[in-house]
Amino acid sequence: MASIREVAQKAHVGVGTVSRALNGSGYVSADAKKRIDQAIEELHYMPNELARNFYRNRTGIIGVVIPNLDHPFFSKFTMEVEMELYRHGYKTLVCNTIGISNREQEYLEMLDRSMVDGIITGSHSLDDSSYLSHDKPIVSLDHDFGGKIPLISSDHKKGGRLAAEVLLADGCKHVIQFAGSTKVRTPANDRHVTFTQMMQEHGVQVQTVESAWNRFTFDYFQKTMEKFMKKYTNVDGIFTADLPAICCLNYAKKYGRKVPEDLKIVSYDAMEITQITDPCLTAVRQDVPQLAKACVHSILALIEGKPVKNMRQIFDVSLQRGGTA
Amino acid sequence: MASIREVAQKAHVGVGTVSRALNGSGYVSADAKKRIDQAIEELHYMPNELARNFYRNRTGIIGVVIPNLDHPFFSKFTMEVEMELYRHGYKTLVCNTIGISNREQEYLEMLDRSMVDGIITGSHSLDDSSYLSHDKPIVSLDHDFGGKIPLISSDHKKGGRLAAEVLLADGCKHVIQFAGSTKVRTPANDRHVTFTQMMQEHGVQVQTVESAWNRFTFDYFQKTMEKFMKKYTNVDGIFTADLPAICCLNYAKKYGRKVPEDLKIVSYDAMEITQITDPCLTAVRQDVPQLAKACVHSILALIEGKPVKNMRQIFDVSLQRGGTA
DNA sequence: TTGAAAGCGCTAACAC
DNA sequence: GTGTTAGCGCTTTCAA
Repeated sequence: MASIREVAQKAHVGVGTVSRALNGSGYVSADAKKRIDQAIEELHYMPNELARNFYRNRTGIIGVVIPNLDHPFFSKFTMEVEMELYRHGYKTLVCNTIGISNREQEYLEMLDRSMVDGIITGSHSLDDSSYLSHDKPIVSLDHDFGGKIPLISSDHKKGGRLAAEVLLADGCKHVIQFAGSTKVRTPANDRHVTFTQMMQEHGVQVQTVESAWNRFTFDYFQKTMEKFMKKYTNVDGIFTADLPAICCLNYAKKYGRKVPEDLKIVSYDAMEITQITDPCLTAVRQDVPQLAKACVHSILALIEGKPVKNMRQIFDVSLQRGGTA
Repeated sequence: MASIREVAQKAHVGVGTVSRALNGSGYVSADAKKRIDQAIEELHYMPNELARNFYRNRTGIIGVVIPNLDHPFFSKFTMEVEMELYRHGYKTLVCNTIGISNREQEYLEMLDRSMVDGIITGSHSLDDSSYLSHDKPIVSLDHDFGGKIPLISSDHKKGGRLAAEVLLADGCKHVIQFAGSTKVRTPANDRHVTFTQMMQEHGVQVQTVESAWNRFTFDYFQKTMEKFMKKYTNVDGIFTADLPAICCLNYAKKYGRKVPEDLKIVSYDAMEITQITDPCLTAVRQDVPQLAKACVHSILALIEGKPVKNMRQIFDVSLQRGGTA
């Protein structure tokens, strides 16, 4: 690929003039411009972005760090992020951590290496300190770094409340909720806290089952669900994420438990996949496009040195009425 | 962030020595090494990858161009590609084209701008010439560029045959297949060609419905399916991709058509999502991890200037027995 | 309005 | 073994 110098030579001007013509910065006479354009044409010249980035010390690339792309929530989130970043002239580098903190660490270090201009992270298997020691732009989905890093999250407290209200209204007496790890107090876990509180306030028995979900396969979910469903046979209500919820529904069908008559299910996220079961799932919906847009706008604000208007953006959730509760 | 020069000064050595220590290239005395390590430690030095890449004229980034990340096949494919690239020290830049050829073109140009070292493309809305005029590494999923660009594909002919065999064995007399655009003769479309041939050979009526699917929402699929199902009421067999197949199944349930008694359905791809319907879908499975690995290995071979052992890698497909046919 | 030149941080060639 | 230096291709002073 030809360089700017070759273009300059061919057009009989200096490299500075070519650069100015290319970037529309500074004066270039119409005559020079014409010769330059022609030279570019003839040489099929294309500016080397690497050199440009090097000079500017930026790449126009944002890292999106998520646990697992092969999951309806994160693939949708990543898609929406990519679309919005693209609109603003940025590119998306995608990083599956599948729960491996090494991977998370390595992607984080790309910030220091100037490989990415910023990171949007929805994966949190590292200590907070690993993030807080960075001064480069980071935005967090669903993990609270104490106001030092912009937080974008759904109103998970309300999410837990909505789920609880549905199951309470249905008269459940013994409910079980399947959660990821709740060791870390993170906004996404608030739903389980609120859910538990509300259930207990109404004298309903709540069982919370935690599992570390890093790779999500139906097979694994199915087995896990079966195990607990067989253990707690008197359960009449379930609250969990979309995918395990679907497994519960399948389990119920397989073993002849009527949904919603004998068993009510409320799921969380309400991705498209909840529309294809029979009956459709009753679910608490997160507004993924909104979350994605907020992440993008916050990271761009940080990059451009603008103040982030709101360091804690919490988005509303809503109830999707299906046939399982 | 400190530069290599500052490290050199602090360690009382030249920048060359630091560089050699950093890269393990050339000789560095134990003494110098120690002082350098200490200086790096104190300065929190981290090599600027941008400068390094600039010098080497590479980024270690591969562009993955797909129609839509929010689709089970492509999100799984992209995930598998990312994992394999990561294993080989490469990063993944993801690009949703959602059928917009401008986007495809722009990502393609990143090759010329040296922003990516290579491109794996599963999206083909541009003319072949746009691809063939490039000399940089490109690998294609499911589009045949005539042997000039490595092709990775499933054995879609066999896929079409497997689907046909199932519906024939079930005694279907009037089948319909929903396809994307079949204007372009591309391996993925072979399944519909083979399917049609086999059906006709056995005197079965085949209807082929084409639609341009760029963004995939169940809502859209559902409406499209309903339209055609109502138009062709005597259809007793359906062959289409996973998502529209699920919509057909839902439609059938909604309108009381018994599956598989009155209506048989065979879907294509056999992603996890086909496991959660009731009954599970009978489907032709593509081996996505294999496809992804092959794409990665081919692109890396191209980048490293090694010969690509096989310019047309076709992977076997298999039948997943479900309850819909 | 323009060309020459400095320099972004790094690597590698080449003297010492 | 090690320091010096010349670029990599581009942008941006700065003097003309």
